[in-house]
Amino acid sequence: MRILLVEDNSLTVGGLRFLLEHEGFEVVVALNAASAIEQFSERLYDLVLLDVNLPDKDGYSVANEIQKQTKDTPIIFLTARDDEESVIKGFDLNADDYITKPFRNRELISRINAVLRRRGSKADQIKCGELTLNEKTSTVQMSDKNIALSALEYKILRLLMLNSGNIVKRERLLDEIWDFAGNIVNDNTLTVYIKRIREKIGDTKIQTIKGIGYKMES
Amino acid sequence: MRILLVEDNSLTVGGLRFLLEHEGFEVVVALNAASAIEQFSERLYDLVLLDVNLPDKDGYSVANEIQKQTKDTPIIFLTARDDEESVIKGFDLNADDYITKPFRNRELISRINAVLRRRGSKADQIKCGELTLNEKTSTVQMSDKNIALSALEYKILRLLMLNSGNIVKRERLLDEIWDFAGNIVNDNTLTVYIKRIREKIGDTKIQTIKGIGYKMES
DNA sequence: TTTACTTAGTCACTTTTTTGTCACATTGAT
DNA sequence: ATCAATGTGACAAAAAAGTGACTAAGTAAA
Repeated sequence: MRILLVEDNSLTVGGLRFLLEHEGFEVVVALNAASAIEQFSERLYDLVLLDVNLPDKDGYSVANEIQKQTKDTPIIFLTARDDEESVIKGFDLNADDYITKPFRNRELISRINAVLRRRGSKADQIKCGELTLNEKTSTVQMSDKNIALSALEYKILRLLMLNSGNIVKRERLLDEIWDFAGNIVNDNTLTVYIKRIREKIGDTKIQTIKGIGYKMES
Repeated sequence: MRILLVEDNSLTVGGLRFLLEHEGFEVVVALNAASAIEQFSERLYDLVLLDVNLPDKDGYSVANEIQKQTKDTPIIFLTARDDEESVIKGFDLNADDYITKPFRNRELISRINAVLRRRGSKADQIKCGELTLNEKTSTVQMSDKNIALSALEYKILRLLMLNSGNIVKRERLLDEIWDFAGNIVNDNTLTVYIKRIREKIGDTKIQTIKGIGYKMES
């Protein structure tokens, strides 16, 4: 179980990391919002522990970015006690829970386990039919045979597979794959990439929803 | 939305009932464990607010009984502050959340809404008979089989389904689907689209009200 | 450094699907 | 029976997506 801990106070970080690792979680720390978003887009996490007060942006915008990428990862906010506004804002953002500091260790663990139990957590693999995407190694196999994909092709396929069964809008793909980094590309670029991916994994797997986007068979 | 409030302190009950009803919930109160279990088995609730300390049994056994009947109804525990043991026990029982007394009203409402949102994600589905429209994925299923609709066809069907049982005037459809974007189309265009939709979902579902508009069977 | 190879992005062109309109047929209220 | 409102099938224009080829930039090996 991998947890992304987003928190700038190094004292808190130390304590939490110890506690969580003691409970058997793998912990990755981000000390600010930018780093958090970067870490999150790089691998799959089972849960995000997110401090509301961060040096660069506030935790809510981080949650927003994260949820743009996937709504599958549960988020627990950490907030200072009595910051009622925070609480409400957090919940409106579809947080799974929040916990006020200072908190008791057992309570945190309890809440984490409760959230994980509710959500049913995810492994490092995403499967769609005969297709398997491996987060750890960033590889994709089709019926156990490795498929060679470029970095971008992988990102796109991952986003589609994360949302398999649902339509992913062209707009969203353009946003998350390219515009995310600030560069705007020709709309056709996406089309071309879809074609290239299809050439590698077979024509039938990615369905076109004209006027809207693409859908991966679940 | 109907809430079963299980709480023996009549002062708390009064306040909570007022607050919840003010938020638009229907509230049923049980003053003890026995009554709670009885109430619960008599009708369907959207959520149970369950005090841990009850005169006859403790809240956990009530939760147990309730979950024996169904696991579909979320439970939020109300507990006295600093009763850490309670917290842990509650979560181990698959509670959806717990809240320590005294709590702020807004926080309670927030938590309730969060739990309801988490559990009942059916909010973005519209059903009409065997027809299901899925807002999130912009898809429509007829008895679980996907129906391929163009973007415009989807928009029109959605508007009809949102108002199922009621007549939607031609004028309004023309307005909201086309004129909304500033382009005025031939009146017959709507007629043609209705025909196309009917071809896909079956003739009987959309009824014509001559001179006025169309109506979706509810 | 040069060379060979891969990747990213764009372009011009084709194919497919959607959209809107027309001419004509059918319907139903008065 | 009449006539306005709808229904229908066919058609053309427009939009969206697919395709193959090309350039530039990066990368790794020789």
